[in-house]
Formats: sequence, C-alpha cells, structure tokens
Amino acid sequence: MEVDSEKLEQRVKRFKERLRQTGVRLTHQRLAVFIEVAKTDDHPDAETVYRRVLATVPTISLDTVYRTLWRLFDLGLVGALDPPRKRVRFDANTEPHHHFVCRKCGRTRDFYDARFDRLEVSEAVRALGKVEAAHVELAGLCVRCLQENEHDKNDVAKGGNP
Amino acid sequence: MEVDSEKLEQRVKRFKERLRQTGVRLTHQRLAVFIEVAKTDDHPDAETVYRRVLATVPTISLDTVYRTLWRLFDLGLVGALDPPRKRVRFDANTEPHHHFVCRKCGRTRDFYDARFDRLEVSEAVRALGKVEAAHVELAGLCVRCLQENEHDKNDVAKGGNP
DNA sequence: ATCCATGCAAAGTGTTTGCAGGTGG
DNA sequence: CCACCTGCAAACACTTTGCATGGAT
Repeated sequence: MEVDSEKLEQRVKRFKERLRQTGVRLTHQRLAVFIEVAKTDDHPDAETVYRRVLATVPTISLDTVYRTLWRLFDLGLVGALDPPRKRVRFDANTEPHHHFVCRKCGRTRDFYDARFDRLEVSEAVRALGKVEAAHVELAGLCVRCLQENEHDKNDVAKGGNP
Repeated sequence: MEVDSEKLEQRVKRFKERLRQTGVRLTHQRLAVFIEVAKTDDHPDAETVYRRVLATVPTISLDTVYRTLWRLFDLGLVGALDPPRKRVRFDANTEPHHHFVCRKCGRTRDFYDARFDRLEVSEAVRALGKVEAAHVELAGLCVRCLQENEHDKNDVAKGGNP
C-alpha cells in the first residue's frame, strides 16, 4: 500500500515546483497534507487525511485539510474519486449498461456494449481479487455541447459578444 | 429521452408484481415516484423526482421521495449512480488509471491497462458525442475479503459460531 | 381495524465560508 | 512588511430520522 520512497520524493519535488511556479505559498500544513496523500496508494477521504496529518501537525484543522486538498486538485497534483457531484441519482434501467458523461454539462447517457460487460482483465488485476462486473464510464463532450461550442466559435468569428 | 410507453408499462407491471411479492404496500405516492423515474432515461436526483412528482401528488414530501427511492433500490427496481459513498476521496496518482472496487469492504485499488485507456466504441456511442477518455471500474471481491469468506466457511464447517 | 406509510420538523453528516489573527516570502 | 493562509465557528446542502397522523389491505 505504501509508495516507495523514490516515488514519494519525486511527487514531493513536483509538488514544490508547482507551488513555486504558481506562486502558491509552501506552508508546513500544505506539505504535510500533500505527503499524507502522496505516500500511499489508497484513496483517503478528507477526514482520514486529517487524522493522519494530526500526528505531524497537531494544530491543523479539518477545513484547512479540505481547502488544501481542493487547492491541490486545482493544481493538478491530486485527483478526486467520487467526482464532485453531491446528489445521488437514480435510474430505472436495471439492465447492465455503461455511461457516457459530458464533462461540460454533466449529463449522463446510458449505452450498451456487450464487449464491455465482460472485459478481459490482465494478470495484475486478477491478483487484486475476483472480478464480477465491469462498468465503463466514458467522458467527453455530448452532441449538444459540441453544437454549442460550434455556435460560440461562429459568434466569435462574427465578432459577436452581445 | 422519454421511454416508449410499452417499456414504461412493462416496468410498472414489474413494479407492481414486486411489491405484491414482497408485501410492500402499493401507495399512490410510491406509484407516482416510480413512474417518474421509470418514464425517462435520464438520471434524476431525489430533488428532481420530487419536483416532478409534485405535479401529480401535490402533498408529497421530499423525505417520502427519498424513502421511496431507497425502498425501490432495495427491491432492485431502480439503480443508483454515484454509489452510496458520501465522502469525496483523493488520490495522488495523476496518471491515467482504472479502479477495482471491492463490493464487500469498499476498498478501491488502482490498476493500469493501456487497452482500457482508449476503448473502441460503437457507432451508437459515437452518436452521443465525442469521447475523450475512458475509465473502467471493476467490481468484485478483493483477495482479503475472499480469504475472509474462506475462513467463515471453514468456521461453519467446524460448526463454529463464537 | 390493524399496521405500515406519510408528512412534518428537527437532527445528522460531510463540506464550505466569513472573519480575525498569524505566517511565509 | 503585507498579502496570503490558517483556525475557529457558524453556515450550508443534502439526506436521514422520530413521532403522531393518515391510508391501504
């Protein structure tokens, strides 16, 4: 679960460079938070990061951890699972299916592809456990947003900004 | 976006059967909520379902919608996106990767497979929009939970129930 | 008539924000 | 030094729960 120290150093180095580049201040809290996320391959939530960082920085607060994590996210230094959608969404389609999510408008469309229902997985995956189901999530731009982009371009070409 | 009326009737029929089977009462609120979810292919959140149902049942409350949706979920009549995890989780691994999620303990492990990074998609998908990235989520049982299952079985075999 | 389901309001949970004081560059 | 950052607490958004009333079988 732990990342080897070489990779960790590499990540910390990139972290420091990125902060310098963007003029974001390097505080001990930020360093501690980043290290805590960077040194393992698990996917901690904010509370977990908070608890772990407390060992190093006993005065840090949970909200600082949140702010720091999102700041790191904006800088492209960490990713977020369970993407920032907040609301649970429901679906009467109970057959196996996959999703296409538009990265602009957030709309999710179902699609079917039997090949995806049972993907052949590598040896490395088989070592993780027994795979029972596969779900594919494709991200991109939906036709509607593509069209809107086209319109925007045309407007710009016409010098339009109402 | 709308589901054709034949499919809708089919779904409603299954819904009624399932309620009868399980002894869950058929109330007009439940029917209205189910129909609202079943009649479109979009993926409404609870609030959206609530607003739509208000047109039919002006006295329904948001909490009833929540309770009903989760009840339907338990009965296998609707699915839930943004799975019931509540907390956002972070990840210092910024390279493209995929996830294996254990359905028992919930642990998420990363894995890499270049074939999954750019899956070939069908014509039907291309009609939805421009695909830019693919993310595969595999569900199953992780090695740890598989082992625990084994132990449990052994305990049962030995007549063990501590 | 008997329970289960509903509506209301209040509590919970995870996350975000406004403000005053502190700290890094 | 001075803008930016932190810690605190209070606000927030979404969801869940306790309780008395109402409705389905």
